[in-house]
Amino acid sequence: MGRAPCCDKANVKKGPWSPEEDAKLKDYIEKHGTGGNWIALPQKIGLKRCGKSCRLRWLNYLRPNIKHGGFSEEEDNIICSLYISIGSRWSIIAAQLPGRTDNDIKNYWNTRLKKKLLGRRKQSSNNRLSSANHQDSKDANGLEDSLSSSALERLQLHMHLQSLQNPFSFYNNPALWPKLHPFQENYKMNQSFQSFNHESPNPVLIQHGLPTSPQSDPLSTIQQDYAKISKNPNIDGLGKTLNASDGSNSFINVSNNPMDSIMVSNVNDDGIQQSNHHHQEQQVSAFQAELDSILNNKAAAAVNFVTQQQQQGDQMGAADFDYCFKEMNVSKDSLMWWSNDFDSSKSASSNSWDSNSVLQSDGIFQDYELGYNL
DNA sequence: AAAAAGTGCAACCGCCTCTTC
DNA sequence: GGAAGAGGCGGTTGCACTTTT
Repeated sequence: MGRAPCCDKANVKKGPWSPEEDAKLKDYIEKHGTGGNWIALPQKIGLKRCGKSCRLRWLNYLRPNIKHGGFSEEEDNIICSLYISIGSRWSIIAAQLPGRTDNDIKNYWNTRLKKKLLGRRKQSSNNRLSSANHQDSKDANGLEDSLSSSALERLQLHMHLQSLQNPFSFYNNPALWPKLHPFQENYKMNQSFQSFNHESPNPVLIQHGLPTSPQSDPLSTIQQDYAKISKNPNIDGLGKTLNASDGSNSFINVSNNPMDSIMVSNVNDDGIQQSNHHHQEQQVSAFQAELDSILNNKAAAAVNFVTQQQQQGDQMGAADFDYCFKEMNVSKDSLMWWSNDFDSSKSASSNSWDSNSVLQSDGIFQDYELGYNL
């Protein structure tokens, strides 16, 4: 048995609202309020509209102090930063911008802001790829096609925003970025890798009183989020702590920071959290698993993968490396375009960096900067 | 000048959560 | 505890308008 419709679809008018309808609705609500029942409201005032439609019309256009268009740069920045941190939760973003509606912000993001921020990056990226050999280009484009656009956008924007907010962060230092070949990495990089686990919290989130880390979320919220992720493959896992799907007490922190290592933790019977530290190879493979979970929306697969790595101990052999890519469902070659970009600005096995290397490095990171110069 | 393509945005749809009984 | 209804939300659609060819 299906749910009963909220209104009689056959006798309900659809499409644009006429000025008369607007006036009726506005007058009534200003005099009497909504009465706490949107479904009954159109009947009361003689409107042949669905109650939900009345609610939407009031909230988005008729209520006082609504602003339309003319987004300021500050608003752009807030929207951008919140989108990166919490994704497409338009109602939460709208709550931080007085006079703006979620629908307005959603439309603004989809039609303008997204293009404004990512448009030039994509073009530049395409130019670079076209100069590479044919096979590499094919692989790279294939990878981009396969990525969730939302997750990719957030990843790209996040990296760029981090670089602007913290010029000394990991993000401004390509030399510290993990390569995708774990065995080629200098073990010393571990220290640097660890350092960005403690990035300063997003100031926009602090300013707007929003959680700055997954740990600040109530457990119930986290579990609800994971339930959503489990049920809906289209929801990505950024900024979440995910429970293992095997019913054990293990959970995995999928950080807001896309470069954070994955921390596999376990809550013992006394409720004490125990976290396991992994050496560099594991962190890099964990990063790959996280990237997979972000880009391909396979959070549960990532949990299983990392848990498996944990169970297998610290041995990270070539078989595991291959397995990693197998789990990621992408070829090693298809990821090379990314690591090549890292390499182009990085001296071999160097663990130090200077501003010149950041400013002069070409490749993917510079593209983010180009894209962000509005 | 006209057709095609692109863009912006209001509104709808369907799913999920919350509340009430 | 669970069923039903209402509210809330994000994704998507359809159409008017603008720009390009």
